[in-house]
Amino acid sequence: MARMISAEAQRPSRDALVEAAARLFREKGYERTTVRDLADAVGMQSGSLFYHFASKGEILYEVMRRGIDDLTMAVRLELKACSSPREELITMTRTHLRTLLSNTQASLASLLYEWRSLPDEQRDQVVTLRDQYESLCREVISQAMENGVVKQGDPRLMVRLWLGALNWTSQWYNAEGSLGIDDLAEEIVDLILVHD
Amino acid sequence: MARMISAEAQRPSRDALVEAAARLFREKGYERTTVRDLADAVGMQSGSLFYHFASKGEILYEVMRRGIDDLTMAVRLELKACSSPREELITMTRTHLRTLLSNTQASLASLLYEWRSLPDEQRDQVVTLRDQYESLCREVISQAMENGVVKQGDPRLMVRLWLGALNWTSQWYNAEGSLGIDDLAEEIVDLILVHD
DNA sequence: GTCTATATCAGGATAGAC
DNA sequence: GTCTATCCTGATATAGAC
Repeated sequence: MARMISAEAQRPSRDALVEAAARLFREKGYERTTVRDLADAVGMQSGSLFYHFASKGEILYEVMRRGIDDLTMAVRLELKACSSPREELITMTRTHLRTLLSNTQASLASLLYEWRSLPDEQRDQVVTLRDQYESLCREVISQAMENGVVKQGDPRLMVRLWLGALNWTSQWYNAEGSLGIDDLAEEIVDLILVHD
Repeated sequence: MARMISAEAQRPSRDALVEAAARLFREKGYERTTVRDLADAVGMQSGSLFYHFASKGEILYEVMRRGIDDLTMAVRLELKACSSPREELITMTRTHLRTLLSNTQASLASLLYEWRSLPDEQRDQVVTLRDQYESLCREVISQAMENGVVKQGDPRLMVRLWLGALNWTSQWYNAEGSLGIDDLAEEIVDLILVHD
């Protein structure tokens, strides 16, 4: 039981597949990634995928479900160690950016751009998870507003603007550049959230 | 020459095709829209498309090129009538949101999510146009910073956060809701840009 | 649980008549 | 400039052996 990164059951091939899929979906997009690409990435033949997943669409669903799940848990965990509203804002922002921009956790990117490819039922489930995450973040922002750390306004709108600003970083952030993710998080909080 | 909405040459079938494509690409995504879908939407047979465009990819390129072009021109035009930095910020935001969220101008949505489907060369061209648009907006924000209307900070970062916040509205804005686009624009500017 | 082989089909694109 | 007919490739998914 020790040394599990994620809270998933241990099914190595399946897990490797989901991770490879997350990366490939981010690089090429879901539709342009073939089941052969996925199989190649884990050293399998394409037919063998379908022992683990009933369809390609199910792989996408699993990628998204894990992505949002891991993010939510990571943020919840990190928030526990915070002792001020501003620290909460920075921590939350940093965790979101790290998860979104890290190469090992590419799942979130699919979430942003590929949701139209999900069947209705699974899309609804993902939307529910996404809404729960948004609520968690909104709570933190609401608290910070009550403490005068964030400018007064509609927290429902504020959290969406903040999320949009963060998610858009996937379009322009350059890991080779001089700006580190943690510094970026702090700058973002100071620029658009904190009220001085 | 009178009554041209856009500055394009008049090729009715071609134009109708681009407009239908913009809408379908937004609804279903580029890869999931077939050339038969496109043909149906304008009452043609699929073979006839290829008289107007060499490939499906060229239609996507044209959708994007027009989208960013029209947006840039619209913003430039509207800015001329402004008489204060804050008014410029609101006008720019309003024009961006209107263009992004209007049903008749669906082109921008493709720009956000489908750029991976473009061939390299055309992607470069679109990126250039997008950078020009970003520069235009950055100028306005820089000016507003110099005037103390926007909080001091890196305008390059600020414009990207602002763009992200705006573009993300396409994921949640509901035209049937009580919040109009113009009111939304004003709220956004006051929440994340204006420094009071 | 993975392999090989293959069924099946959808979608982009072309040819040639009108 | 549009239609009909069709080619052809590539992709998902299945069957059955090992």
